[in-house]
Amino acid sequence: MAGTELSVPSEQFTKIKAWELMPPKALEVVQEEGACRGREHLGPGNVEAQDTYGLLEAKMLEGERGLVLTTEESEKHIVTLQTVHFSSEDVQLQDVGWLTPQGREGVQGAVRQASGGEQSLLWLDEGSQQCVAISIQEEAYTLQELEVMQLHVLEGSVAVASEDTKFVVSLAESTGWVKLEKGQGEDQPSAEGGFRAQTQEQFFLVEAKPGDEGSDEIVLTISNLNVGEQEDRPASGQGHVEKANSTDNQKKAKGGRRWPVGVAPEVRAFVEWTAPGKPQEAKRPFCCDSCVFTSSRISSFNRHMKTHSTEKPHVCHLCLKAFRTVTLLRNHINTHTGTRPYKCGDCVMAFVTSGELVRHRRYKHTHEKPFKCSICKYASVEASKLKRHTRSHTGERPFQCSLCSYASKDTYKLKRHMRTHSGEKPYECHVCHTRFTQSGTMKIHVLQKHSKNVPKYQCPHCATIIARKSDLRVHLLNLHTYKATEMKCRYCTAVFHERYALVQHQKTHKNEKRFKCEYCSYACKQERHMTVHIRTHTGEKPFTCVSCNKCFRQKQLLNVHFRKYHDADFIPTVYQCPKCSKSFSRWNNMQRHSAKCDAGQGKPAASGKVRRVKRRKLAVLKEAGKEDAPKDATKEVSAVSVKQYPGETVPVCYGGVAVGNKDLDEDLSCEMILQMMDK
DNA sequence: AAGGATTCCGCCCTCTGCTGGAGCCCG
DNA sequence: ACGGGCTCCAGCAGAGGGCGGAATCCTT
Repeated sequence: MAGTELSVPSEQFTKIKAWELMPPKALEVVQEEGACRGREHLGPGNVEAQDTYGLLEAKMLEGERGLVLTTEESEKHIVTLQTVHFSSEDVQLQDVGWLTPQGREGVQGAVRQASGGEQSLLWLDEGSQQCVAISIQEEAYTLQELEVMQLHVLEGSVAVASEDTKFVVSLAESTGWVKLEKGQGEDQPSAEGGFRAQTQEQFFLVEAKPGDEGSDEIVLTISNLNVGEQEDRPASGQGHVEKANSTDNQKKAKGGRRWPVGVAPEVRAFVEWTAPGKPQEAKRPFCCDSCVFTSSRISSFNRHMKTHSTEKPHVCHLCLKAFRTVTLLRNHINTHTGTRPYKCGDCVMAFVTSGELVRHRRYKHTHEKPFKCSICKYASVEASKLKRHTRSHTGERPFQCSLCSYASKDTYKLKRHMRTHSGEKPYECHVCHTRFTQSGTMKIHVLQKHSKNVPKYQCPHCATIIARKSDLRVHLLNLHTYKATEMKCRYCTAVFHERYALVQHQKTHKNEKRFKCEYCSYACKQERHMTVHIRTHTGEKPFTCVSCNKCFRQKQLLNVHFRKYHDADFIPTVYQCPKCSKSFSRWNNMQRHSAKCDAGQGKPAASGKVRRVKRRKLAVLKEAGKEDAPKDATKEVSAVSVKQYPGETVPVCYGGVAVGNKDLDEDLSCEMILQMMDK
């Protein structure tokens, strides 16, 4: 691209056909068709130190095409822009201060020696052919090379050019800014001249950009520079390189360069743009020194630079917040007033700007998604979303956690992740005040814990209902997924490949009293019960009290015995009905009583289940010849010790030993009653 | 230069899925 | 009493939608 030709001076020979000169502020060079064809590289070895001008002249003559230079008065001149190299052997170009090679066949030029040994070279041809060479001394270059851009007028004339007037276009040392300067002791320029001579130095910025697409044009703009404070400018010929400040050091670290004090950002931007080694596609002439902004237009660049300015002249009269532009202020005030002039025709939404409305309509109504992923079918309304999506393909994770190895694909996820380090839980349940790290987690919590009509997930293969979809997935995986390996029933020879089928099958064995006594007709469902039962036949009592040597068939009964008779600290727990103060040894019995208890109406009737248990126990007592036992056998027996369970599910205890947490096992309870009555 | 249009960035949100600990149930 | 299996639950991260607002582009 033509615009980038300037940016790679070391390897090319660039010609610009049309140059529209707009002094003193701007010069625009417009390249006509095919202007950037010729290229060649002239390395240091190709340049004879003794005949630098000869080289330039040769290159100049070599150009098949020229440039049309147009002054403000529409005068046109053909110029060339070319890049040549000078080697360090060009000793005559160094240490000569301002050199005016007068007498070299009408060519005037100057070589500048910077304090750091850097050079700027400029040429001004005032003969029939006018040549202006601009040198750019880059630190990135080896000092053995000096880049020179030559602007050469091939045809026409510059009205202001005269023997008495020398215009010097140079780059101040290592800054890249261009100085147009009237020659020593010269007169004021002609009013008709393209260059307006001045007694003071003027600094210009050369801006090159491609022309209209397809026209193969290049536009070169030379603009007045606003180079900060005048006193901060390095004087011409006295350029110096200050010790780099921190910002400069950062740039240096990134391969940048050191800058003299007072060099304006625009200047730096220009020189950075022209630096060799920079990818061509990345070369935009104006690079902000404070951020990553680049622009091909100085107008945009200047406007951008205002964003780094703290100047905000437009103040909101409602909140005193200041803004840089009127538009920003107006939009801001709209947020106060609620003014949203752009209303959606398809819904009630309204927006401050038209762009917001367009975007909204794409999201909600038209579903137009112009940004399409080249890898998958994803498409998005916004480019930034596509960019974010693309990271899911590339795996790029630009946002690295500073405390662990986690890296995120976007800033929000990193921010969210950081809560795992900080412990921050910004979301609080409004009901129970439990806090959560993510809003979604809290939402699920509220839904499952505090909401009615909680959605449940029905397993399609069984009756299981699960609160969360993710858990249903686990359920399906564990119970309804085909397994290659056979799963055998623990009670028979049946085999299954699905765990749910196995479980269901095994349940068919559940009510079978599979354990049958070999001495009597007793049968039971659990092997442990049969073990205990068998001891009634064998007389085996394997559990012996260490204090009194009394033996028991069951460990639990030994424990009850020990607590009751040998544990001085043992205090039976009693539960009282809060309404009538009736005492219960079991929490669940008390609860059951309390639910029906009306303290003013006397003792509630025992439930059917309680009655059945009592009858059974009293029958056992009677059979055992214990008819003098207390009438309230249940209370007497169990009011020894009760484990306290504050939850809803209450274990059933006998003598302080939990024997189950569901229905009474009557086999056990009767035996226990008998055992305890024996004591 | 002004102002509208467009682009870009950042933030917040939802939905989703995976994971592991806790507690319950059951054998 | 114990262990295994299951569900509940919170934590955490991936992906994407939607919008506010600032910056930049472009037209007049």
